[in-house]
Parts: sequence; structure tokens; C-alpha cells
Amino acid sequence: MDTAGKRDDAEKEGPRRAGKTLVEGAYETLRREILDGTFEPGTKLRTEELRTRYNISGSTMREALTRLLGEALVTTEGQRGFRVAPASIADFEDLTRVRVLVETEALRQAIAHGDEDWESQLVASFYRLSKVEERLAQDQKEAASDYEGRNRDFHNALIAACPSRWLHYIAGILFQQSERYRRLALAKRSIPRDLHAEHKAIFDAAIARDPDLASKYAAEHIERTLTALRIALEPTGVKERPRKERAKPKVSLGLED
Amino acid sequence: MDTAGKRDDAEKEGPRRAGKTLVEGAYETLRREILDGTFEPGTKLRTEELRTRYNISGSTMREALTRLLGEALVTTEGQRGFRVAPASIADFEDLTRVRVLVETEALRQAIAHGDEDWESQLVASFYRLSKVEERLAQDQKEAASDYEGRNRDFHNALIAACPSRWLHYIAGILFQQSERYRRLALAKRSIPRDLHAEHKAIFDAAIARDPDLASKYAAEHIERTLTALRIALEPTGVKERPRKERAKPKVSLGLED
DNA sequence: GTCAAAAGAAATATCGATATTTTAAGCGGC
DNA sequence: GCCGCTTAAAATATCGATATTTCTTTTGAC
Repeated sequence: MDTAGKRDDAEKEGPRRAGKTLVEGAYETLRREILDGTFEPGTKLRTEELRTRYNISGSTMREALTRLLGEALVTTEGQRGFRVAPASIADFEDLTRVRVLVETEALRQAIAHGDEDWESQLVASFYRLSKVEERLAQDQKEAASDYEGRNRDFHNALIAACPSRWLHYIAGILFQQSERYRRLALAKRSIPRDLHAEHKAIFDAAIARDPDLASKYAAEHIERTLTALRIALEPTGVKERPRKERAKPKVSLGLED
Repeated sequence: MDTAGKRDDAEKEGPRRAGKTLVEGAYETLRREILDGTFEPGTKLRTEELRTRYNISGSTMREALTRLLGEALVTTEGQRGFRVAPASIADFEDLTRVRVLVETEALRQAIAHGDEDWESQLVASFYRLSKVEERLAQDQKEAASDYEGRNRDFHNALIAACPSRWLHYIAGILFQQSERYRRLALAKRSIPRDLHAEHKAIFDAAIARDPDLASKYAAEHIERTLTALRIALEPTGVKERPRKERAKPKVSLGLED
């Protein structure tokens, strides 16, 4: 009966229409849970399990899963269900390279086309990001949950003035993909890193309308996360992952070799 | 009772596993029908209509539609169903630019990494493409249906040696997107065009392992289709599209301004 | 006659149950 | 004791029907 009434954990975002569809709800929740590692890469996603978890029917759950398919967060094969998209260093290396290609291009275009409104939005999102970075530096744990969102907002603000719909579309997918890896890299604290300084460098160059410099800093920023993750996983060496589906060392977090 | 037994219209392709899922079947058929213009851009896609067209149930149809969503071939909004993704010259311009960015990069990497096997596959697909181009030049209508497939194969063969999964993924989506526009541009024959020569130029440069030259020709090739479509739509001028959902002049084929 | 509220029709979103496959378990034979 | 075959169990894919929403049309006041 209360078919649509369990959305009381109303996402703080949701700018407009509260009348979200059940599919959308499950899709968003599951996406977040994949991104934040609740479901590790490679994990089997049984519809039965999920359908009870989100209190929706089988077909509806499937539709939500299929959406994630389009964002490459889950995979599916023939007659054997869905699972969380696998993750590996190799994939992250690839992802990083392509992200640099796409985001630097978008950034260049944004700098070329950006008007005053773009600048002010950028200033605002940089400020918000800085604030949470401060808190993060003081090791306030609750800051971490805010960080990812504001980081995304800042990166979006940077390229917001890029007129290319397709670049935005692609950049969005790639950015989201890297979220899983970013989380790992940051959690590990492998290399000392002044994220605020990195962001500020990009920000300053963008405001100064220097596309080459902004691109350079953006590329370095993106690539540094890859380095960080590489180092974080290095000491442990090439640890073989046990065959069993469950019960894998928490450290690996689903990363394949 | 014969729930799954009406797949006798087995697609002539289907290289492997005949045990295709109903969702996959509907998805593939609908995709083709969107790409070949059976369903024009912007058209409403009523599940009821489609579900009878493909003889499957509502939820199954929805799942197929949701897959197309992930390839940006259909759109959906809140509680008001699906429709074919809109198309416009502006979109094609954008698409073209991004395609150039992505495909030239992929091509460079392919040329850098390609081995002998890559070369031979490329030779083979170029040969097959040439054959159908010959037939096309003689105005053999049935050749047109083969053309698109072989053209795709050739373009894939060109970048096949590119090691980046993500570039392949993105290039695939963009190439597919442009298929709708390509069809229009070719049908119109706006500018005289020697497609074979264009392809040969890219091919020769790739085999000669000249990344700059190959990229240059590839970019020109991609951009030429945009020019062709621009000119094809020019004479008719900025024709306003009638508000009514159906009954639009066949010439526009769903293109928005 | 115009506009808007209200009733009706059409379409969408969702459910709960069933048919099909895939995976796991059990069971002789060699 | 290991392998392949037969059953049983689990999971997936699909259906047909229903509740909700949106879109149309009707109707009734002003």
C-alpha cells in the first residue's frame, strides 16, 4: 500500500520534483552504494537481495540496474544477472588518461567561452570546496562525506562554460567512474598531498583565463590520484585474491590486478 | 504458454549464442530502428505500442528502453515515458567535434601500438568496405544496407589496436550516435564526395604508420559529413516544424533547428 | 464564447507470480 | 577417490494485471 512512501530519507539534493520514480530512487541509492564501496567491484548483484533491500519489485529493480549499466557501473552477461563493474589499477590508468584528454579539452573551452556568471559560480564552488578541505585537514571525519560532493561541484563548475554537451556527458561518466578509485586513494593517504593547493592552482589559472596553465594543473591533479593509488597498493605487493566470492581481505576492496 | 518461442525471426547476424534474452532482442531491434530512421528523433515511444510490436511484456520492454537510455538514443523524463533522443544540427556539430577529438587520439594510439595482426585485419576490412563502395557508386540500392556495417567495421579496425578500453567505449557511443546523421547526409547527396578516396587516405596513412597524417585525414573525413549535412539542409532554409506530434514533413526527418 | 474545474481516457510505473536457466548437490560407476 | 550424469535449489528473465499519473475532453458557470 505505501508503495511510494519510503523515500523519507529524502536526499538533501533533489532540487525540484519530489515525485521521484521508484526506479530513480533505487537507481540513485544503488549508485551511491556502489560508488562509496558498500558494494565492492565485482560483487554479484542478486535481484532478489536488492529487491528486498529497496522494497521494490523484481522488474523495477532490474530497470534500476539497467540504468547503472549505461553508466558502466554494473555489468551484465547473458542469462546470469548483474554484478558491480570490476575495478583494477589498469582500468584506473586508462580512465585517468582519458579523463585528462576530455577534461582538459572541456576546461579549455570553458575558459574560452566563460562569462562573468561562470566565474562567479566557480568562485563560489571553490570557496565551498576550500571550506570542507579545511575541515578535512583537521581530520574531521564527517567532512569526508561532504568532500566528494563539493569536489564534484567544483570540477563541474570549472567546465560549466564549455558549450559541448557531449564533452559534459562523457566527462560526467568518467568523473563518476573515478570516484570509486578516488575514495580508495584518499582513504589510504599514501603520499602527502595538498589537495587545496592543487585545486587552487587550477582555480587561479582558470580565473586568469590561462588555458594552457589551467590544463596543465588539471592534468597533474587528475594524474596525482593515480600515483597515490599506485603507491597505496604497492607495499602489500601483488596479493592474490581468494577464489571465494565473499570473504576477501578488506584491504583490497575488490581491486583486481 | 509459448512465452519465449517467438524468436523465429532470428536476426541474420547473431554470431554466437542464439540464447539471446528477450530484452536483448528488443533492444537490438529497436536500436536498429532508431538508427535507420524508422523511429524519428523526438518520437514518443509508447511502451504499449512497442510491447505489442515486439511481442514482449511491459516491464521487459521498459528494460530494453532503459538500455538505449544508456547509449543516449532515447530519453526519459519523470513520469512521462520515453522518446527517441532529439537530433539537431547543433548536436551533430558538437558530436563531430568530440568525435574528432576522441577518434584521432584512438587512432594515434592504435598506430603506435598496432602489430601485424592489426594491420592485416585493417587491410581486410578496408577491402570489404571498398567492395561495397564500388557497388554503391553504381547506385546499387541494396549496397546501402551493407555500407553502414562495413563502414563501422572499418572504423573499428582502424582503432582496434588502441589499448584504451575507455576510448573504445566512448568512440563506440559517438560513432553510433552519428549514424543517424550520416544516414541523412548520405541520402541527400548534397556535395560530391569520393568516400572511397577519403577512406583510402586514412587507410594508407595508418598502414604507413604516420599518426599525424592519419589523424588529419580522419578528422577531415569525419568533418566532411557535417558539411554535407549542413549543405543538404541549407536550401530548404529554416523551416519551422509544426507543433503536432505526428504529420511532419518527411524531409526534415525529425531534425530540430 | 472563454476559462476552468471535473470526469473520462490513455499511458506510465509498479507489483506479485511463473516459467526458464544456471548453479549446486547428490549418487552411482569405474 | 574422481568424473560425469541426474536431481534439487537458487537465481534470472518474463509475464499479465493493477495502481498512479498524465493527458483529453466534457461540462458548467460567468
